[in-house]
Amino acid sequence: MTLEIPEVVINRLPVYARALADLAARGETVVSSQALGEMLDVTPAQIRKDLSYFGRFGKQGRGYNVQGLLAKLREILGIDRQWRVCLVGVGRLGQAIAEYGGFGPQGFQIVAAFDANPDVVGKQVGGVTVRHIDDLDAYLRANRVDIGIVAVPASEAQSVVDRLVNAGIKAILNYAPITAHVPRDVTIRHIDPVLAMQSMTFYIKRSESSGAK
Amino acid sequence: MTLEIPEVVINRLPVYARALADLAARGETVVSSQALGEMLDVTPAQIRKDLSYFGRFGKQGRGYNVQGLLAKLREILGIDRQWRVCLVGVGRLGQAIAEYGGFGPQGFQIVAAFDANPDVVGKQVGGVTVRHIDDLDAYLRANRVDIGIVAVPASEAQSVVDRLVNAGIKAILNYAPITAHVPRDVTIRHIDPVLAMQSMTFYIKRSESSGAK
DNA sequence: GCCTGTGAAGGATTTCACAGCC
DNA sequence: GGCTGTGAAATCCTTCACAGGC
Repeated sequence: MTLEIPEVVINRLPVYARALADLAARGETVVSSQALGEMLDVTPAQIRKDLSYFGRFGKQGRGYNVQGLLAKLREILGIDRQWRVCLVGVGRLGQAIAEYGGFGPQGFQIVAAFDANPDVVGKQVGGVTVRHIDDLDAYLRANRVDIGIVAVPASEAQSVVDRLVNAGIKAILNYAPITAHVPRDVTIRHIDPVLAMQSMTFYIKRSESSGAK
Repeated sequence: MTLEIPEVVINRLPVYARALADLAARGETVVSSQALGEMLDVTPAQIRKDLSYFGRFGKQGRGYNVQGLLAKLREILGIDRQWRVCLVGVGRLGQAIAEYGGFGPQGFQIVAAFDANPDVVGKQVGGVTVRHIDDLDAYLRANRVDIGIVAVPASEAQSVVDRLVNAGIKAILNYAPITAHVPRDVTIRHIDPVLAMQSMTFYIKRSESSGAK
């Protein structure tokens, strides 16, 4: 029905949306694929092609209406609403996530947090009281949660992912350094700064050996 | 000379290396591309093809020697050595990064941290004393730093990136929610949980509208 | 018999290039 | 004249499939 939209395209849309929000904040009202492409190091053709999967949003000779396109993208992505997020793992990393102020303004509300450590359970982090991990399933049965954030040690991560999946959660943001398995109808994204650095070193090494300054 | 290796391939190698380290820790001595692929949700052919860019590491009929392949990958990626990292931005996020214990064991040593806020300058985080951002250039001139981590507010991020680039840094890990520009000989990776979530909502939305249970 | 390494085929994604519209 | 939307071409990446070695 919906002709299949490449995942790479979906992954770029939030980047476009962010740039458009920026332009809007700066008072810009129109932008061309050329100009947007320069902001984002993306070719204009790519932007136009990506958008063409969803409709025709531009005007020839003019470009795109910033507010209009932003609204469209927000709707397409579903970021025009509030999403309920739960956090599993409230160690150092989990606490930083809970207290990171960047999710709320984007519509991602952390509604619950869980941990196994009794020293942490009952504490207040980022506006919620930490519950015991044993209450996870009951909580998810009783409350709508759209996205799970996993911030537990690697050894626990797959089993936490499994519990989230079994409770019907369809989107998981995993900070644990493992490749977690999920069924095909569940979306998972991995945040792993170590992997990111480990791929960069390949290029540093190379630049040192060849054209070192 | 070195025939061009696709960046996607380079990005997968650290994942392979992590899985191999896992296998080694569990005492496994050999692994087939089949078995490794199952661990990582990757096709065996893809693993073999990826590795074939760098050499012939396996034995027909047997598979790969876990320790041997791991050592090779570590050498290829350059993660067999220590890398010197500096952190710019020691707000909440920056502090969490400085105190995150996951970098050191992987060979990424944070050797300096910088911030503009006088309340933070002089404080001790993650084993280093925070310096004033005005000392960044002098520090980079006097000390080898391989990788810069940017954890400043969006509004400051591009200018910090520029300063790192001008000081000759060839790899940047950017946590700020912007698309930063770098010259082609500089590698940059973006860590942005919000973008990750914003692409997942597209799929949640879809799964809700279609086969919702 | 099992599994690698790899050309060749297939598929996916990006870029080109231009008709059409403002 | 400037810029979108889009088929077609080009490029890039993945998968197939099998020869060859263990």
